[in-house]
Order: sequence, then C-alpha cells, then structure tokens
Amino acid sequence: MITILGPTASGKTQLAVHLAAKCSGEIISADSRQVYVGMDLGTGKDLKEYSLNGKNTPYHLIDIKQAGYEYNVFEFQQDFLKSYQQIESKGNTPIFCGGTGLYLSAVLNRYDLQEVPQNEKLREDLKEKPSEELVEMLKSMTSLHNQTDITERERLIRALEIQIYRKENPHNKIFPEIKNTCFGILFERNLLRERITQRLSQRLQDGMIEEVENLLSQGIKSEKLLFYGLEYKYVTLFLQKEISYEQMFTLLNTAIHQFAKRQMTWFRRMERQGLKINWIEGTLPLEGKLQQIMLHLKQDHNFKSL
RNA sequence: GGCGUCGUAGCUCAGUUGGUAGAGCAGAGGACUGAAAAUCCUUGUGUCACUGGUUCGAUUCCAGUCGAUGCCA
Repeated sequence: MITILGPTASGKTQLAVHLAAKCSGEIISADSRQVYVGMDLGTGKDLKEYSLNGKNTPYHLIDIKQAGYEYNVFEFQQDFLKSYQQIESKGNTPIFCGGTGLYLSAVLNRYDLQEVPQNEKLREDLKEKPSEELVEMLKSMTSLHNQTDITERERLIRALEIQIYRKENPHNKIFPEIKNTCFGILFERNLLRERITQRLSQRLQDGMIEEVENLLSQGIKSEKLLFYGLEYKYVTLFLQKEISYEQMFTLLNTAIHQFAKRQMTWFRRMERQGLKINWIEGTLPLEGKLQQIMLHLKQDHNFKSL
C-alpha cells in the first residue's frame, strides 16, 4: 500500500489521484469528515478531482454516512479493511490518503479495537450513578486523555461499556500488518497558512454558506454541525447570528491554521513511534512530486512491478 | 491654532501610590485507541513612543518633541 498524508490544504488528493493513474490505484480516504454525504465544500471533497482525462479513479470511504451520524475510529478501521481487501482482490494498488491522524494510526499502527455491542442493562444501571462516580470507574480501567470522554454522559457511559465489555470478552483478532510506504507533503508553516486562507475565500465564493444552510434545512441539528468543527462550526455560528461574517472568516481561518498545526504534531508523533514518512516538498510541481515518489517506489522491493 | 486624553509583548489592553511589568488573543511545543476538523496540557524580556529634568533609582513624577484621537475654534 502507498500512503499519502499531509495537513489540510497540502494537495493530497490531487497527488494521490495522479499516482493512482500510474499504478492502477484505488484511493482509500482517511478523512473523518469526508465520510459524510452533503459535506463537500467544507471538507474539501472535490469529487471532480478523481477523474483524470475522462478516467475515474475509484475512491473508498467518502460519502458513506449521512451527515449527523457519529462515525468513529472503530467503524473506520473495519471499513478500511473491507475496502483494502476488495482492492487487493482486484489486483489494484491501495492508496491510503488523508489527514485524520487518528484514522491513519488506527490502520498503520494496527490499533486493537473490537466490536462492542450495546449493553442495555449496564446502561440502565449506570444511569442512576452520578457522573463523578462514572469518571472514577473509567479512570480505574483506562487512562483518560481528553475531556470529550467525560463531559457528555452518553459518551462516558459508552466508554465504560467498551472497557467493561473488553475486560469480559478478550478477543484474539489482530489487525493485519499492511506493507506500506508512506509519503507526506510538507509545506513551510507560513506558506501553508497562506494556502489555507486563500482556499477559505474560494470555498466561501463557491457556496460554503449555502452548503451549511442546506444541511440545517435538511434537519441536521446545529449541535452536530458545531461539533463537526471548523467550516461547519463557524458557518453555523454565523448563520445563527452569533458572530458576524468578518468574525466568522477570521476565527475560522485561525481555527484551520491551528488544525493544520495539530495535524503536523500528530504526524511527527507517528514518526517518533517508528513510521518512516518520506517527506515531499509541497512547493515542487506535481510532476516533480510524482517523479520523486516513483523513484522511491522503484527502489522499494514491494513495488518491483512499477 | 487652543484645550484634553492616549502612546506598555505580533494584536487588544491591564499595571507599577517611583525599585525596569502582566492578562486575553495570536504564535510555538506537546498529549490524544470508540464524535478526533473534536478535546485537553505547557509556553510571555518587551529600547513600558522619543529627548531631557527631578531622584540613590523613572516605564511610573515634570518639561519638551513626535504620533494617534476627541472637543472647541
């Protein structure tokens, strides 16, 4: 498998599609927001980009859930495997492409996740208990690393449900090891910020406000959109008249810059954990990037056929 | 032109009854295996506009200069 990762606005999709054309590739997206139907401009889901000279590059894990749904890493890991096996069986090259660090890691670091069914009785029992007690219970079973686990009762209970189930039902399925060569697109921070700002203006011109209005009019709860973050959060706040257009632009722009930074933090962490990322300078023209990748792959015994 | 107010970290500002200063935002680094575009943690030395004066000592008081702003003419 070939992995293409990078922060937002680094041009991953374009590179992946062109690469796919060279090696009968199919793209598996690693993007936690492009899975949703109707969330297009705000997620940078440009489906037109997948067709090159009239040829369509198959893509997976895009538009697979309705907006408003709460997709998660476990489902992603499962869905990834299905797509991966399907591509393998056709003899095509899987190209894993995206910027959601957690999803990339779930596959590349072979996270141990298992299906945990809902336990109505447990939920009923836990309903009575105060949140503090539930937090203590959870703490005794696993390390907490963020607030989203415990601020909402529903999620807190789900977290406990998972821990309890796993304790009682150890499984022996291991996520398969996938031979993988990883490339990352690298931009100097200031340049990336400029690209993000420019792209944001473009998205607004292209109708991003209307896209969010549309989602709201379809009955998708504003709380969901606020949680989806970035474009969906700030445009919703604007539509709710919580912030002005100017504020929306400034705050959103900054939020995307910060997001890109967090993505880079995650990628560096993946490297520290042992993943070899072959960084490609983002300012190189597309052809140069492809050349660099092909050269690297030819030296790689996994890709002799290229 | 006269009178007043202001000029402090990249930005918005606080403060020092005279002993060289601190918040928010931005920025930087990091954590993160079940909503991850989420969530959370760490991180603040800057000719306190400039030039003089008073003082043991001034960013703080005084005078002047420059800049901003308000009112009056």
